[in-house]
Amino acid sequence: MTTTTNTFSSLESSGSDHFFEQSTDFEVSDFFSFEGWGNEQQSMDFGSQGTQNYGYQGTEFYDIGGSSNIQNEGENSKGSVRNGKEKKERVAFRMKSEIDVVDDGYKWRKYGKKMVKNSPNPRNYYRCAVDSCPVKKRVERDRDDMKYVITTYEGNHIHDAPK
DNA sequence: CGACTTTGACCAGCGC
DNA sequence: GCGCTGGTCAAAGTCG
Repeated sequence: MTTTTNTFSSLESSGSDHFFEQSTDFEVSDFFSFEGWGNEQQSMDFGSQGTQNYGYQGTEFYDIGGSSNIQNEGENSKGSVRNGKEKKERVAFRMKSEIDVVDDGYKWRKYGKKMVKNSPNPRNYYRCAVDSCPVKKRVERDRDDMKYVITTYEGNHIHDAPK
């Protein structure tokens, strides 16, 4: 990897602990570096070994743990904002990628796939393969631009990255 | 042979 | 109350 020991320290805008916290060696840093998170400018810079063929760039970041919502374009989806309910931590990434699942250093086990109304593309559901780790992950292609992949993480890892 | 993926069914929440 | 939608389960299939 090149330059990247990222600190995800600015991800905690939803108030609770963010699951990247103890992962200073988080392996996603093989692919990305993050700069200026939590400021108004949320920029990522991709590109090092392993993914150069996929051209990660122009990635956007959404914090949907709070009030914002990744799916504001399709407001008829009911699962969007649930007020009054306990909110889990959710962080979504939108990245330009030809592959659906970006190896972020954790091991994921797929447990479901679903066609969603707002998108012509299926949504895939993954769970952390580590026993009793509650983290889930949702992966779907951007409806407007199929070159982009939206990955939503939910929950906190109870362990370090296995790799 | 074990681990993981696939896929349809099932369930619960929400809007009408 | 009903129907729609998203999320999860679990059996069967596939791969290494």
